[in-house]
Amino acid sequence: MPELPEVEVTRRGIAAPLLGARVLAARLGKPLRWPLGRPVELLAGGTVGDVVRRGKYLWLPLWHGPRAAAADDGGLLLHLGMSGSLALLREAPEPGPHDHFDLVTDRGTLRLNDPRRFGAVVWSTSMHAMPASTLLDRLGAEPFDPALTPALFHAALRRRRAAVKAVLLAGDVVVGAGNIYACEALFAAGIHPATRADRISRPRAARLLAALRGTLARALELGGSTLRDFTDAHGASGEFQLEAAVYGRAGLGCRRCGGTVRRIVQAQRSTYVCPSCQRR
DNA sequence: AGTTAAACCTGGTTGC
DNA sequence: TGCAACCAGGTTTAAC
Repeated sequence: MPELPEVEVTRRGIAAPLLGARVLAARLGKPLRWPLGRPVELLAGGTVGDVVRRGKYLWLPLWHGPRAAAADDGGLLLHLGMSGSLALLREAPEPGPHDHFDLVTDRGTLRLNDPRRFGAVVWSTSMHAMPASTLLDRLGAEPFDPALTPALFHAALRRRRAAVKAVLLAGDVVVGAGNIYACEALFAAGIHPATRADRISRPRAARLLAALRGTLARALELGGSTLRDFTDAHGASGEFQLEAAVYGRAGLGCRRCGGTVRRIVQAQRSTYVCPSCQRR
């Protein structure tokens, strides 16, 4: 589920309330993608720092004891996988069958619900140390980073022969777009998803980057997309899916030209495309 | 080296 | 109604 907008919406819902919160206890449910990597009891006594996002990951710093000294300092790298969501609960009910991680603090319980369990909660001593760095180091640029210029974006695309949709999904050129926003950004840019990345001209690359930024920004305004599972930290659903131009609209009319939106499959994933609005 | 399948899970929807 | 097949927001890992 969660692509960059959903993860960022989640971050915005938990960062301020949890800043400086004291961890009272923590518990794990069923196994997630990877083991926590540290006895869960050792999280108690920690103080939560500023939650930051990198790609679709959240980094939740924890420090123990005096700020400068503690050898126990580190944090949690969180990922919501396909079906995860985080809730910050004032009073947490008994965990349900899909509640796989609780961080109980004096400001409420941060609870991860994830039916499919593709999500992750992993301890690391820092974002830049293993195991977090193993996951984060391979990520591409943040989409809103001004350092990601159209020229750099175009140069990166030129190094790739794969379909542009697959390159967006891979996240090693630019992070943040998953299946929904990759489809939507390509539609907004008028580029067919099957176009080889290295065949995209400089002006079209610039257009794609702008479209990606616009799409992600609009989704942020709408609280992300809720297809099934996603809710923000307060339990609210996103609304972007209601104004998606192509995603999930196979067989329906294109909102721009009235033609029929098609579903094709690329890299085992559904791609939605308007063949008349999107050209190779 | 770069691209593409397989794998990890659960549950909802579709079709026979 | 039952059951099999297919589909779903992701991404690491293994295999061409």
